[in-house]
Amino acid sequence: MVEDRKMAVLRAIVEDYVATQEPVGSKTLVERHQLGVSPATVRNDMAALEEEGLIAQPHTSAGRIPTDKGYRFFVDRLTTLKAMSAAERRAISGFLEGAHDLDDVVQRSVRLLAQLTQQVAIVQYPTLSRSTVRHVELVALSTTRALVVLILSTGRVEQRVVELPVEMTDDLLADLRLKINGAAAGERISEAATALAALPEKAAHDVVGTYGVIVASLVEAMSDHRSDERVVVGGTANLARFGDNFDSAIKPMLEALEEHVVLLKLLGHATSSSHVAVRIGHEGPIDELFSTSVVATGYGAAEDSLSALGVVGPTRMDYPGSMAAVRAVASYVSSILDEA
Amino acid sequence: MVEDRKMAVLRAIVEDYVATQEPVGSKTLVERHQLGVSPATVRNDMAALEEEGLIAQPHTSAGRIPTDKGYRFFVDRLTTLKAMSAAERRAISGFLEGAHDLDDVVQRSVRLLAQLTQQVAIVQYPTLSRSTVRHVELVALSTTRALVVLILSTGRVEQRVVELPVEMTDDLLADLRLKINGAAAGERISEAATALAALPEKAAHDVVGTYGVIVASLVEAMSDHRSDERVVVGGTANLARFGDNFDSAIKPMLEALEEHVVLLKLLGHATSSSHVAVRIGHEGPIDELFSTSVVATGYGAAEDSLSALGVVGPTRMDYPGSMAAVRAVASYVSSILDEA
DNA sequence: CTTGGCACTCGTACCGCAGGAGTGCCAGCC
DNA sequence: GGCTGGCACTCCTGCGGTACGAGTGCCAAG
Repeated sequence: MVEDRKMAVLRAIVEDYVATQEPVGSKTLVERHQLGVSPATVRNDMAALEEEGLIAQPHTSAGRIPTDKGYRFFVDRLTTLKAMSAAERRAISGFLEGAHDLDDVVQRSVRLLAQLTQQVAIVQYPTLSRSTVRHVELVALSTTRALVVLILSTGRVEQRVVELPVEMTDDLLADLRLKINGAAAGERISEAATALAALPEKAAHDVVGTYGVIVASLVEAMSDHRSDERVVVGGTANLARFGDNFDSAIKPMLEALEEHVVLLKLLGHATSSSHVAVRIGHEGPIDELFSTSVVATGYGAAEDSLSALGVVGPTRMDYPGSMAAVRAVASYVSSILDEA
Repeated sequence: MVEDRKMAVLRAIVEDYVATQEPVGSKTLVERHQLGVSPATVRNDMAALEEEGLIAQPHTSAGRIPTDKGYRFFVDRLTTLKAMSAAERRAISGFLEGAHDLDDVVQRSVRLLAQLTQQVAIVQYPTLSRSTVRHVELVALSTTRALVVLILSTGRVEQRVVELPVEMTDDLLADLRLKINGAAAGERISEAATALAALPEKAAHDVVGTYGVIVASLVEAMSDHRSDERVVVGGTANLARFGDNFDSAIKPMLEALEEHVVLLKLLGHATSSSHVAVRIGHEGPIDELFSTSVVATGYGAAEDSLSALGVVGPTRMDYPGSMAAVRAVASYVSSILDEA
């Protein structure tokens, strides 16, 4: 009973503070929410909440603001994921359907996420691990340079220019193309890499070097390293919502956005596509971003090919809305990748 | 004589203001620069410069700051392009040499430019116009969908997924691949497009539709539209240098950075690779960016395939340094594209 | 044409003060 | 035991007034 009201008070404080960005006092609280009790009672509850470390006051005679711990409690226990309205769902799927290649899907996702949440959105490129090799194309650029193009089932194309140790004939190239496609086409990436690695061993002495470098570049292209290290960011203009403290909030965020490695760290390891992870303030991996929260989730065609996407915003943000948007976008993107 | 000193004063004001970001007064001016005259004399010169609209004072009892017109004069008449030191040249070429594909070149260029100038860097993708078609690859994704891959001499790869109007056999695809490569391989883009456009006309009735959609997607991929509309931005963290007025300077810039179309407008039409264009404050195409300057230049393998790159910063910026860096990077990138 | 002197302007920092929001606590009431 | 009204207290915020100093413009002399 009493506990219930205390929770209602915490929820009200979080919601009001998120909306107004100002510390909220007992009087305004009872005015704006139907708590059915007097300000004095609310004050007692607030004192208890402060005792528990869920809220704090910036200075003695000010209202309360939620602490990181308070937001955590709010997210874990007081939030039910808002369902998206039918119109929103239609808008999302419509917007993403229009995409015609992988880059396009990723780019649209970021824009969409940024727009829906009015925050900075981050999308990691899908991992290649589950995708299969559609085709490998070799093109001679000169007698000692070749272009290796790897086409994957997801529609992703990786390319490498390879310097050859010895001169090469068109016949050899055609032969190699045949062998490589025979070994790799249709296979999952991991198996294709294994199959390819065996190729040079069977080759004639005079071409083993050529086989070697080309296969090596393919294997390298196949390794996830390139693709899922790539990250796309959108909605940077929403940094304006981070508040007025440029140095303490916006600047470190700008710096983080420059470094893709840092962004990947921020997104964290996606655990599953159904679970939306929330990292609040100091919980995150980067100390400078102590007033920044991350709402992220995994996405991908299958459980074993997860990438991550999410949004980044000030700790004072609309968690339920962001979580719903992140989850919705992730699920739509996943299903689109699944078709492809 | 007197004119010379006035110019020296203007130069000193610009340099000091850029360095300190504070209005500069007559006294500090004679202290920091060897002008050989008294503050009073400098004051007279300043009054004259203000009369001409080259400098202004933010309020009555403050030092002077350059106006846009003053910067313009400084750039046009008082600046000689700093040559880069040998070490800098080595660093630049070394950093860019390491790139192994077009995306990589572009990305390294932005980073480099941002680092050299400590500002926000923008690089437009090279136009395709001069490059030739290396190879076209068609891959069946299903009987009614095909992946069209266009490989250009620059190493750039464009891809499209095409929905086919009727089912297609592997034979037809092979035939089509042959015909297309016969018509387009080795040709410049513009000629390849023309040659390809003629193909469907010669096709048998039952496959004319298939020919049509595939050729259309190729022609579309060949048109510059896609590639040189792409823009890459780097060094966003340097927005911090824009000053403290978030709303009037940083926010509009963040918004501009979101929209690639706006960025292209900012870069402007590159005129030639040797000329570095400077747009100061209100001279630019976007009113909101009235306190922002752009230093840009064209680059590319040849005069007829120009794209643009440059940096964006507050009007109060180091023009000589930025201009030198922009020119140097442009020339190195051009030569690298030339080799490829 | 330059220079030193001088009066003047005006933005900034500092101070003190009143106002007000919000709290904590206590005594009374249901 | 929990809720409520009352009340004293704290302390942030805004405002006006003031002193200071940087910087200027002007003038008369060199």
